[in-house]
Amino acid sequence: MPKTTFLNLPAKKRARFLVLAVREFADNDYAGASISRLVAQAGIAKGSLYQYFADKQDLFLYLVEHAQGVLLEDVATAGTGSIGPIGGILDQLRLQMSATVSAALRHPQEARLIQRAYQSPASIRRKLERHDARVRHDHMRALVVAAQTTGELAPDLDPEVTAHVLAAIVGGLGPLVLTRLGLDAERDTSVPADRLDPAVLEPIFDSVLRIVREGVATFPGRGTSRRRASRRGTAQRGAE
Amino acid sequence: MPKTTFLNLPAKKRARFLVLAVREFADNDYAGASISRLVAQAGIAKGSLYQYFADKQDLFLYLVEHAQGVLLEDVATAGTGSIGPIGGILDQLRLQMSATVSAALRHPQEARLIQRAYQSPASIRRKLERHDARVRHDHMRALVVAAQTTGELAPDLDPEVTAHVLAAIVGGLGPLVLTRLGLDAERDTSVPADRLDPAVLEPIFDSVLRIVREGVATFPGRGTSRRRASRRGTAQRGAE
Amino acid sequence: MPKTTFLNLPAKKRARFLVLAVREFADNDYAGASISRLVAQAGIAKGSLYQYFADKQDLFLYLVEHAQGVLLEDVATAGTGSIGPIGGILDQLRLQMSATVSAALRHPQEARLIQRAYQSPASIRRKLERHDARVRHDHMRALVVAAQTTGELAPDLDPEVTAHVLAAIVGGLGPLVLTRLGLDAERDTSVPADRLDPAVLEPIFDSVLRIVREGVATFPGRGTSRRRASRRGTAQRGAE
Amino acid sequence: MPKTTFLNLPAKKRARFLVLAVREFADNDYAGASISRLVAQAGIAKGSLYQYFADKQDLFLYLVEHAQGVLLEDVATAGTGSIGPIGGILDQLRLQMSATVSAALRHPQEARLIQRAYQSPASIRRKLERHDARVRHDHMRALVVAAQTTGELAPDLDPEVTAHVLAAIVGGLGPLVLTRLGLDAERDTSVPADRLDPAVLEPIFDSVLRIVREGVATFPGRGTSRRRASRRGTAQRGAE
DNA sequence: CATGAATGAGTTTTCATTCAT
DNA sequence: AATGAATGAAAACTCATTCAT
Repeated sequence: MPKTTFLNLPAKKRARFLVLAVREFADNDYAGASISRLVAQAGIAKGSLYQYFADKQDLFLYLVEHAQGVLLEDVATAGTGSIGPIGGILDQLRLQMSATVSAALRHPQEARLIQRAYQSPASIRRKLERHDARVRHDHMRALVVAAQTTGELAPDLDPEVTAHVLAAIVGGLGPLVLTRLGLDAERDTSVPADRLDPAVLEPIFDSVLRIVREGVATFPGRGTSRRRASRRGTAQRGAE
Repeated sequence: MPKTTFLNLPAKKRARFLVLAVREFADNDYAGASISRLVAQAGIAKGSLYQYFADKQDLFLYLVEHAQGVLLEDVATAGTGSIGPIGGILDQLRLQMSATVSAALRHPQEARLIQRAYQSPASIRRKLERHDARVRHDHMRALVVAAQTTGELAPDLDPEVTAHVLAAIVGGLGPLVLTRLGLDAERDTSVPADRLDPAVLEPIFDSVLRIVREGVATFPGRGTSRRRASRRGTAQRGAE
Repeated sequence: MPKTTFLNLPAKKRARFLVLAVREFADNDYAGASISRLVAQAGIAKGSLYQYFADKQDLFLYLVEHAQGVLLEDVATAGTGSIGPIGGILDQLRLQMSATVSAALRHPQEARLIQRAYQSPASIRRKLERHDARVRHDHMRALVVAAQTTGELAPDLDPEVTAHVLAAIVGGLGPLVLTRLGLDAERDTSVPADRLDPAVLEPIFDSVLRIVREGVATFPGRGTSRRRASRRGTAQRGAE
Repeated sequence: MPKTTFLNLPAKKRARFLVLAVREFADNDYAGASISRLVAQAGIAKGSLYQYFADKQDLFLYLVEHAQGVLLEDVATAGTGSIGPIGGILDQLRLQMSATVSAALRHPQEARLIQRAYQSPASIRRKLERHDARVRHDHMRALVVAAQTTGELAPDLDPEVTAHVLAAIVGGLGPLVLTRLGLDAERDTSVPADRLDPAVLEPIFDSVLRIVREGVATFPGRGTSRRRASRRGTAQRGAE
């Protein structure tokens, strides 16, 4: 939705502006982000910004889309070559986890900006067509259903709930890894790709996938019969 | 952190103010929330507010604490009587899920306000002493470790990762249930306790717990040996 | 429509502000009048103005009403004592002329402000309830009808048209007198009452009234019969 | 005062621009009229406009002149053929009334634009060389004097005052007719020539001229002696 | 202790105008 | 001659906060 004026801008100038704009809107909530401050930092005239974008909201919506693009691109390159053909749902999950973490570490500003989008005023949120939590959930749900068809996933699982659980697990992974790496989520600086040490990340992904696959319960206690019996009993109103 | 002036206020007046203040800060982001609008709605003098609270930030921090209190109280009463003594970790999880959902449905404003707290400017977030995501995580971690000690949870699980996974699952439950109930997350109106139909909620909780306990993989495929073998193999660049 | 804040202002401050505000809106058209300039001149904070009035339009509408009040008051005092009881329509006209001229000379700013009101954006004009050209016209029409009833005015006159003619004559008198006095309509300074020299004004009024009463046609040519015959003939496409 | 660039424009383009420019400046006061809006609507480059005109003021002054030209042209054609050679002053008045009304109905935008010219900031008004109220007055005055010479008008009339009265009557005729026709002065659409129904207009003009000629006073009361005697008496402080 | 007017820096946005292409 | 991006001053208006009453 930016005007053509913006799109015709020299790539360098446009890129520079985008970095600063993303920062402004990642560091402040929507109302708190200041056009005045932004243009001052970017060294462009206030009037110019309004020749690039219709208004503050237009700018914000574009920045969100832009950030999504940046992250997606990162996912695309990150995924390339890592796994052979298509892989099952667990491979997909690992891929997503990897992408999520990569995004959180390498593009923290963009990631935070997108977070903001979810909390922005309802009037704005409504215009974010690709309400991407929803999209992500639906995608995950499709994966689950497919995996149930191939027999990879237990057929008795509620697809909706399962998709939710998996999405929640993957989605929250960024902060976890940051903590593990001893980093502050606030840091503006992108973690360079080579610091995304597989030796650190892979075990985390393994652990998560292990839980996803087999659950948390102690192994021997998982006899078929006991499992069935205990299903609701264990957790429900102490009835047992 | 409110001044004593506020605490000495007639309970009625104080309560009324809190409702409106929570609404203002739940409906708008921190910068967008307006003291002027709030006092106008609440019908109190602007000067009075500044005799109750030091400044906008002080008010906000207090509202967050207040909202947490409201939700906790709800959890307390919700938990009462449902489960006997303490219960295992799965019982605890069910309890937390129940509480989370209850909070999201019965106190949507407060829930949204707390969400905002996480997205507020860094300067403010730093002052939220009980950075409650952290708290929740630590609490969950303690639960996990304890459960491993009692043998309820598999001992080979990484407590940190497990705690994260569980916290993420529980935390994201609110929206899921809202969707299931066909409700809009924006709705101001608290869903009355009696609409929290157990017949709807319990199956959801069951589904989640089933996954948590046993994982998502199809049962027969879970032979011990295969599981071990496939652990990293399946999802990891096939290299091994 | 000003807020009570404005009405509670010390009379002195309020009066001073009104003078400057009237000037700003008399010297500039609505869009050109500047709130910033006004508050700077008046030495009040910009925020204060917005505690007096809701917005620019609110201020303007109030100023128009205020100006009308000033002029009306002037009319009231000007009329006092000049004519005995009520008088016929011609007395009324003389009174109105006197009032109009007095207003134009003694309160030029207010008069110009009101002129502006007629030319302001339609959205604003619609809110000027007492669209006073209309009011004046209706008043005049009533006068005419009454005078026809008493036999003072010729019964064959179209009241509508007559009212229009009389209103136009009276309304345009201000500039005429200004010119006669050798004054510039732009002058901000109010002409003091004692410069409204009756020796200058009365002959003008007399002349006008003479025309109103008897018309412009040369006397001897006004034989009853000729008059009737010539009525349309003279002025209409030479048909005769 | 437009630059030659403008005059060299293809007639079609120029005409189209003028229509839109007149509309912009007729619908908004001078300060409120927007060059940006105008060029956007007209589909010309902003830079181009500044190659046609020196600045906003230059454009405005030209538009006023242009509008006057349009109206005059209309008068010229309207007058054609209606009256034989020259006619007396009353014929002239009728002609002027007809022209005025025609202008108001057929070129409302241009008429409104000219109205604005009178209310524009002093700095601009000063540059409107043909301050046409003045012009009209002087023209009318010449007419009056001439008519007095030919004996058509009473010789004792003050030419200045008479000219004023006549100009005021003619000038205000537009709105009167609009009202009579049940039209809104705001309407952009020009009333087509054939809706200027003579059957409606002529009686109005007749009524006006009747007043102008013979005055408003009831006939029998107009004996020569009484008239002289009452001249000042009637209208002046009831002294008689 | 309550009040609410005063404040001026702050906001987003539009403006007329310039000038390099 | 035409273009339209760049400009920054200026616009109307809101803000959190203070303070005299």
